[in-house]
Amino acid sequence: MTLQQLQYIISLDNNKHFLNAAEECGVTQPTLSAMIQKLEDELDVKLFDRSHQPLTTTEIGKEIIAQAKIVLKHAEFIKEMIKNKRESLEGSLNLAIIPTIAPSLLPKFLIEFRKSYPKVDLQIQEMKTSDIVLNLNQSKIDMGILATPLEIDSLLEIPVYYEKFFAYISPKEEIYKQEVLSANNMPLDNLWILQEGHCLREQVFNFCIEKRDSKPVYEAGSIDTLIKIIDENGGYTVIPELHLQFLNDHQLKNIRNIEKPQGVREVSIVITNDFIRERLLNAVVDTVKSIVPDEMIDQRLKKFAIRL
Amino acid sequence: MTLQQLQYIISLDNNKHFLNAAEECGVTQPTLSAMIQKLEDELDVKLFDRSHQPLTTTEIGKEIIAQAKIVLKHAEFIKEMIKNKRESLEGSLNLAIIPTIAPSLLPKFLIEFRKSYPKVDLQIQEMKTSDIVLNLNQSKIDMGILATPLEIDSLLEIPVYYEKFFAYISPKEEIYKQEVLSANNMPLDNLWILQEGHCLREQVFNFCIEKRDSKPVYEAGSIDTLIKIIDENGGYTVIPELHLQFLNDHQLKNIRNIEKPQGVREVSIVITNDFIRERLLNAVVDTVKSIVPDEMIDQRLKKFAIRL
DNA sequence: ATCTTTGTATCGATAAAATCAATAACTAAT
DNA sequence: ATTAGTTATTGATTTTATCGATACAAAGAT
Repeated sequence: MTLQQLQYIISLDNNKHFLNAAEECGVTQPTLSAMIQKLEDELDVKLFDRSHQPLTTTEIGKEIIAQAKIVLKHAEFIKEMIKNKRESLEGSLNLAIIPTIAPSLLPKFLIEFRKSYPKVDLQIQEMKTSDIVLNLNQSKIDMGILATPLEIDSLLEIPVYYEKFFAYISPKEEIYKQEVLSANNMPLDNLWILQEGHCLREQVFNFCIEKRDSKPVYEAGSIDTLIKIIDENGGYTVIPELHLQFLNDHQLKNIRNIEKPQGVREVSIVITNDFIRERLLNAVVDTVKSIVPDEMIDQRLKKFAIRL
Repeated sequence: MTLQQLQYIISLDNNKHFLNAAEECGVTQPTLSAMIQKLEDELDVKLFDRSHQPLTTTEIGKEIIAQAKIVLKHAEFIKEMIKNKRESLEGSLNLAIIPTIAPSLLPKFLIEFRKSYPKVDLQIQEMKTSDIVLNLNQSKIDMGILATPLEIDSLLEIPVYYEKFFAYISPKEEIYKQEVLSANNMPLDNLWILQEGHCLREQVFNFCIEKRDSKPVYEAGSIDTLIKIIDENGGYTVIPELHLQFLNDHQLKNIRNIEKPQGVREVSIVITNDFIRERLLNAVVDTVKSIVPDEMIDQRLKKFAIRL
C-alpha cells in the first residue's frame, strides 16, 4: 500500500472511469489499472466493480476510500506543518548575543521587536561566541547575534551590519594629540583590553596589534568598565561604533578614528543550517537593521571586516 | 513522500542509529540513508542532525515524526477495517431466497440464526433466481439462497445441501400404482407445474421431460397450491424433499420416488465474488446445514444435481 | 442479430526507483 | 595520531512503475 495507490483509488472513485482518473493522476490508463489491481491484490479486497458501466465502488471500497482520504490528509499535513513553521511569526525564540554587542543593540531591539511581533515569545541570553556556537549546535538556542565570520559548516551567518572600531584615549596619553590613529602603529603600552573569551579582544589583537608579543596587557570585563578605568587611570582602548551613543560630550572628545587599515567588525545573525523559520529570521534581521544607522548596513564595509 | 519513507524516519528516530534502524526496516544502511535523504530533500527540511553521536532528531523532525506516526496508524487502519469486516458477526445482512426453498427452510432458519447471531440485523426477501442474481450484481442484497449451479462469473456459490425430487401423484392417476417412477418415462398429461420464473419448473422440465415438446402444461404459483389442486382435481407434480414435512399422513401416501435418473437439486448460498464477510458467510452456511438432515448435506449427491 | 463505440485489461518494452555490496568519508574517543 | 564506530557515496543490479499498442469485454446503434 502506497500513498500513491491511495491517491489513485480516490481519483477513480471520483471519476468512476479509468481513463479520466488516469488523466487526473497524470498517468496512463494501463498504469492506473495495474496499480489499483495491485492494491486490491495486496488488501485481498475488490474495491471497484468494473462489470457495470459506469463502474461502481464496492461497499468495502467506499469505506476504504474514506479512510484513504484521511490518510492523505494527514500526509499532506506534514508539508503543511513545514510551511507553517517557515511562515509563522509565533512561538518561542531563544536568542543569544555576545556581551560587546548586547548593551548597544538590545535595548532598542527589545522595544522594536516586541512591538512588531508580539506573538513571539522572545528569550534572550548574553553569552560569549564559543557558547553560542555550542548551544546552537545542541539546539539549545535558535539564534545568535555575534561577530562573524565563524566559518563553521553547520552554521549559517546572515550579516546585518558593519561596525567600525574607534580608539578611546585618555588625554594623559601621548597619542591623544593625534587626530587619526594608524592601526598598525599603535602602542602596546597602556592598552586596556577585554578579558579572554570576548571575541572583541581577539579582533583588536588581530586588527591593530599584529606584532603581538609576550607583553602583558591590562584586562577588564566590559567596555563600560574599560572606559571608566581609562577615565580614572589613563591609557586607551578600542571600542565599537555603537558604543559611542553611551559617551557624554566630554568622553566623546577622547574618541579617535583609526585608519590604515580601518577596522570593522561584521555583526551577523547566526542560525543552524537546519533552521527553517524563515519569516521569523527575517523579522529579527529586519528589526536589527531598522535600529542601526543606514551607513552601517552598507555592504561595502564588508571588505574591511576583520577575520580571525 | 511515501509511507515507506515515513516508516524509515520513525525507525531511525527510535534507534538513533542508521545501521540498527536499517536492520529493523529490513534494508541495508545505504538504502536507509538514501531514502531518508530523499525525503529530507523533498520536504526541504533536515529531520536528523547526524553531526553528533548519537544522532539527534531536529525540532521540526520530531514534529514530523509524530505526524508520520499518525499517518501510518491511519494507513494500517485500512487493513484493520478489512480484517474486522471479514471477522465481524455484526451489521445488516440482506438475504434473498427463492419461493420454492423459502417455506421449507426459512422458519427454522430464522429461529436458529437469530438465536446464534443476535447482533446481525437480518433482512430477508423472497425473490426468483433472476432477480436475486440482478440484485446481487447491483449490491442491493448481500446473499441469496437458491438452486445452483448458475455459472455466473461474478458470483460465488457455496453448496449447502442436495434435495431430492419426489413425485406427488393423485390416486386418480394411472401412474399412482407404480411404486417407483422412472424419470425419463413420465407422462406429460396431467403434470402440474409451477409458473414461469420458478427455476424448479425448468429443473423439472430438464429432469424428467427431456422430450419436451409443445404440449401445454398446467401451471400454479406455489408448491402448496399445486398439491391442493392435485388433491382436488387429480394429476401429479414434482416436489422437493424438504416439502414433505408439510404433508399429512394421507398426502404422504401420494409420494413416489423417482429413479433413473434420480433428480436432485443443489441448494447454495450465493454471494458476489467481492463478498468479504467470511465469518458471517460461515454463520449462514452453518445455520442452514444445521437445520437440514445430515443425509442431504452429503456431497455424493452432487453428481445427480440437475444442470440447466 | 451484427457492428460500432466505449471502456478496461493485458502484453512487451522502457524508464525510474529502490536496493545492495563495497568502500570512502567522517566523528568521537583513546 | 590512531582506531573504532558511524554515515555517505559509488556503481551495479533488481524491482517497480510506466508507457504505447492491442486484445478483450460490455453497452449502444443500425
